[in-house]
Amino acid sequence: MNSKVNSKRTRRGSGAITLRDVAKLAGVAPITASRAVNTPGQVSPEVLKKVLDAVQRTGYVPNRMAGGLASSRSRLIAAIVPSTVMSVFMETIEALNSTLFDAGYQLMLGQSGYSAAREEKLLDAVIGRRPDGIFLTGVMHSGKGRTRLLASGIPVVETWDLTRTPIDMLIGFSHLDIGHEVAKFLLGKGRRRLAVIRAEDERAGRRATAFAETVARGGQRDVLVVNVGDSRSLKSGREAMVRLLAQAPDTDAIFCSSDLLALGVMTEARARRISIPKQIALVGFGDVPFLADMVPALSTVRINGAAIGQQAAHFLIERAEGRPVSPHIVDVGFSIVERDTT
Amino acid sequence: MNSKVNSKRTRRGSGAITLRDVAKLAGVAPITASRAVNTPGQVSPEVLKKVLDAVQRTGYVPNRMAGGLASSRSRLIAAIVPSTVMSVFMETIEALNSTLFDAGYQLMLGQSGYSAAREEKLLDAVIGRRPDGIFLTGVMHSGKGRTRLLASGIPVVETWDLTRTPIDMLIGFSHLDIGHEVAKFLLGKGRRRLAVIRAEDERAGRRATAFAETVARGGQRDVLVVNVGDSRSLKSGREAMVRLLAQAPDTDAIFCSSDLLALGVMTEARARRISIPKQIALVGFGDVPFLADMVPALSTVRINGAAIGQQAAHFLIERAEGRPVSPHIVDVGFSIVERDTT
DNA sequence: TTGAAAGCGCTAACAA
DNA sequence: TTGTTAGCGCTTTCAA
Repeated sequence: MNSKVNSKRTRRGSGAITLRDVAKLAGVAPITASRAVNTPGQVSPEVLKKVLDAVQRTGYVPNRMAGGLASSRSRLIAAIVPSTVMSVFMETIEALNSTLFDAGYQLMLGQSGYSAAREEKLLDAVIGRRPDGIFLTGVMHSGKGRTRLLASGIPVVETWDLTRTPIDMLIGFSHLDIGHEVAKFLLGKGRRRLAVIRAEDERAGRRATAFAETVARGGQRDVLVVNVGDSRSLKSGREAMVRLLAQAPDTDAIFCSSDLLALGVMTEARARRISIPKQIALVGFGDVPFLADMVPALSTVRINGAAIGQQAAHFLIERAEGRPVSPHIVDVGFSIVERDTT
Repeated sequence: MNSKVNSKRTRRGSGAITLRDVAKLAGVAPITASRAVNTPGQVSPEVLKKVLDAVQRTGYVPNRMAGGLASSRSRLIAAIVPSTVMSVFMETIEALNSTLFDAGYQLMLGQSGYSAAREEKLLDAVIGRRPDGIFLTGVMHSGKGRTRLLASGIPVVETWDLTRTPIDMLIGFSHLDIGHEVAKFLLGKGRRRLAVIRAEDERAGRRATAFAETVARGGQRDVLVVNVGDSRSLKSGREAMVRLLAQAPDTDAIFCSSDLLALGVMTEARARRISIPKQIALVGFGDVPFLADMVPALSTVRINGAAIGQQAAHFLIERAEGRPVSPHIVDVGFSIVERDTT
């Protein structure tokens, strides 16, 4: 009677079918079963059949956590967005997710909620999962965040903006150029008393600044800038329009930092019987799909969000498979879509 | 010279800081460092300080894949949605995600893309990650899917619908009741020639059927049902309205299967100078936030999507921590929000 | 309160 | 082509 035998430590796992079970049933070594499942070309047809049979019979689903730990490749990509509801970024996320999925990757989604503290917590949580790549909406401004990301060694792609100092890869467009171009566009239409309605968003701020800069060289007066909190609310747009008209009733063109804000402006204008575009021309931002079919249809700045997502997925996959990516900065540009409101 | 020494197999991990490194630096055993990080109460103040110091100095971020493998708890929750762009489910997902995050869980997001084949692949991919819970939008009808989910042993919550045979937990509301109630509501307003515009969606179909049933007992004629493909497109609504008016120009009330479709109806009505609600009353579904502030404001069926997400998170967390959940079926109900279009 | 041993389920490295 | 061995980084179990 050996007490050691009786005191054997036992530990039950999840109780699920493992590769060992499959291998035993197929009469091969675990590693052979692994190869049959993952790289069928490396295994003889008979063995392949035996293993696949065993997989079928047992209902085996590989444990990717274990696989990831062993291979240091989680096949997980993390994406961080400010919000998911009525967000312009969702087209990008959808394209990203579906391209990744087809390549065998899963997406982890984190919401930073426009809060720096939360973003930092989120970053640690994300890095702890050891994803093979991290997708960021916008560029990471926080020094702490940059350091942490750099230290993690995980491939990162920043998006929806341009910077000279990306952490790693970058896919975006110039918000300054947008401001300039929209201003030129409206000046070209003969508008001289221009205004901006913008959300509390650093990128929207840059578009507004550039807009004002160009107008200063061709307008009749300075650009009136009205600030609002939430870019995803029609109501904010209505309220901003009320304030704007109180301050500058002769305004003849407005550039909004989102399509939804522009829709609010249209709503308020209609209530006051102000004609758009006759009295006031209106340009939005984002090209929310459904607004193209409204009457009047909104003129807006179109960003190819899906292209950003797809490109980001490709970059991240390349890097995850150990291939370098070059060039690693892509400017996808933008276009001004002219419809009825200008 | 022992050749065994020279032929030692080496395998490099990710190269990141591990708990061992931290423990060594702090002069304690790895398990002690683990306790200091995860259950600080179990460790003496001095040891705690030494370990936390080492964590700071090294920038250690725990590897949750390894932890998950060892403890059979991934602290990962998977959510499956049909789509993320302009989807009514995103409020639910946002609430789910943020409640989960505060409890230390991460969300994996999968898009089924309204395709059964993709959903099945997705299910396997998801189960392979060994999440501590799975969130489903809608109930799982596919027998294969149900079997796989059941076999996995992972807690599941189905949402946005009711059924007598849930896989596990369920948080939803009755689409039949909605159809009945909206019909009653419109009949109560004196409308007698009613119509439905509905997307190709099984749940929308059930609402339409119930609607027609109730109208059959109080209307002047059968409900005209117009089918459209995409519930997230204003354009579909406009086109449906055109067809509807061609077939039944005397229609005096329309129930749409989404707010966006209703917006399309409003757009087309305006173009034709049909007065809403004077000539035609209009009810949407979903209560997309911004439509409350349009003019005229859309009457609609409101679902508390955020409540569903939060409740689902709580259920899933309870089960992940090994506590039973009871009752495990919750009907969150709905409300008809009357605004200008009725 | 602390630690040693064992092992979660898989794959990299090497050998046959 | 197949198998052996070791170990990914952590936590459970047991013992002190």
